[in-house]
Amino acid sequence: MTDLLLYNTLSRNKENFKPINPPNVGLYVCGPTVYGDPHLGHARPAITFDILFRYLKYSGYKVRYVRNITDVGHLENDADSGEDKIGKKARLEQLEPMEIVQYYTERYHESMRMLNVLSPSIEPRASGHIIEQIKLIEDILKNGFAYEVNGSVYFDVEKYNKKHHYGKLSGRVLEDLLANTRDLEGQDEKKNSFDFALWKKASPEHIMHWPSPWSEGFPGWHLECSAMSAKYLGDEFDIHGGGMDLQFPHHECEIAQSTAANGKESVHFWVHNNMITINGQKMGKSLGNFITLEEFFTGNHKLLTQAYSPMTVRFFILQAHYRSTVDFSNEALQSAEKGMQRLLAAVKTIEKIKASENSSVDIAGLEEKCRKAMNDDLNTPILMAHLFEGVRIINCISENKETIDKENLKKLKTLFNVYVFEILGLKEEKENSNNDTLVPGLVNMLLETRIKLKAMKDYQSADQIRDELQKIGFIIKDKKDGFDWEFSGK
RNA sequence: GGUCUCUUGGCCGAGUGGCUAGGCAUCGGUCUGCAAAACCGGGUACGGCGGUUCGAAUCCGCCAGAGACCUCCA
Repeated sequence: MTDLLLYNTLSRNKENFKPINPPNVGLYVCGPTVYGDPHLGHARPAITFDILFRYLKYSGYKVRYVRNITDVGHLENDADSGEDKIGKKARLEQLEPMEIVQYYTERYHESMRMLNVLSPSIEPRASGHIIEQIKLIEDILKNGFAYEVNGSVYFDVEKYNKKHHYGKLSGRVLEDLLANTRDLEGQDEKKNSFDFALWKKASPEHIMHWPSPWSEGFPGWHLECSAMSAKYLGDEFDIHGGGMDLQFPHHECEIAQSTAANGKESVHFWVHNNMITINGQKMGKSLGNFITLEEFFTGNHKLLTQAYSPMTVRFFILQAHYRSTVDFSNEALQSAEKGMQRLLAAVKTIEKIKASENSSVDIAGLEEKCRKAMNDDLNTPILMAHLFEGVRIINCISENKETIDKENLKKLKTLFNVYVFEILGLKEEKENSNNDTLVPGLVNMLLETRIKLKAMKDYQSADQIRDELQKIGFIIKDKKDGFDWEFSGK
């Protein structure tokens, strides 16, 4: 359907993407742990895989996109004394854990909606799949790759590694892991420090727990993704995505779990997005240097000199390739904002273009370039460079420096609709409220009057009209044969 | 300490063994009553030192700097 090349972390190479059962594609992405407000870091994978989702659909695939909500807290560290993340937050705020989950899930959804991130096909919750996770543990136990100690179940990494390759995704070597593991409390239950929990017996103060064959407890950190991806996409599926920081140990453990349970690997393509940095350092919860999405949208943060709209944030993220880090700065955001406005202004200009008999521009060639950019591992920065070439073409035609015929004009319109809106997922943000006809009517009337004043050389009055309109946020552009205007929204 | 990655012009950010990435900013020009917008054009690069090559920012080595993972993290 396409010649899409996708970088596979497993092979560290771009590979030709071929689904297992075309035209169907199974895509699983690690979603958020809902215990805090979504920040810029959450926007990166959401947007990255939104682009993949959109592009696959545009390419004719039938995609089932599963993105989980982690609402069963994970341990805070690799120790028995570790506390459930969500449980901790709940106690601090004197709320039921599920109240926290509900609240932050909604916050996440709201931010994603504003960023124009499409909803996944299925958004399963870990807490709703305890039975599936227990079943998976039983399978792993049955195959001999796990052991039970005092009501907890651990994955036997050493034994697994004898038959399979633990570390194949992240490039780890088991001996190195052993040599470099820190001494942490409560490791004594495990045979080896690198073994990981599949089921943990809950301590009395642990709020979130479920019954199981081994103890009243909760599932291990990596289990939910293995269980839920298998449930909705099958034991073997096409693409698993997530942030680069999840490569190890999370995704490595997922591979081990699925392989241990089914005897075969489940994921064909592992796709990882890079991090967003701030002053060259990873923006992250644990570093306390994150900026929430709401703070971006309102400008209410000490590092922000202004508010940035959701589409500006989206455009900013897409200006970098998903496998590169992207460094946050006000300057970068502002240039993204201006660039995007220019792009969207050109889209509007297309509607005003009139076709000629002949065409001096090559739209088919431009379309080809755009397609190639996306096929080359979703290279959105290159795609955007080509779209700006299109912007130049549109503006030239508009100024009669180039001409376009009817057929090419149609192609041009389709090109921009497809790539700007359908694939990049940008959208017009201007709020026209319910004054869709009233305001333009009034503005047009004022500007018609201004033309007459200009013709009478009453420039003082003409300028007054323009100045007043500009004051309330209109951008006035005089043309040879009239005028043009838009509302800046500020 | 182990594993790995990165270092591009004022800022952001692509890319390739020889051919303009692009955006923002800046400068010059066209247009305009003046602006704005738009368009055209110009300047500014490939961390340092060696090596391979007819030719390297692109391949190799060394050095310097930055970062990621090894612990929950997108």
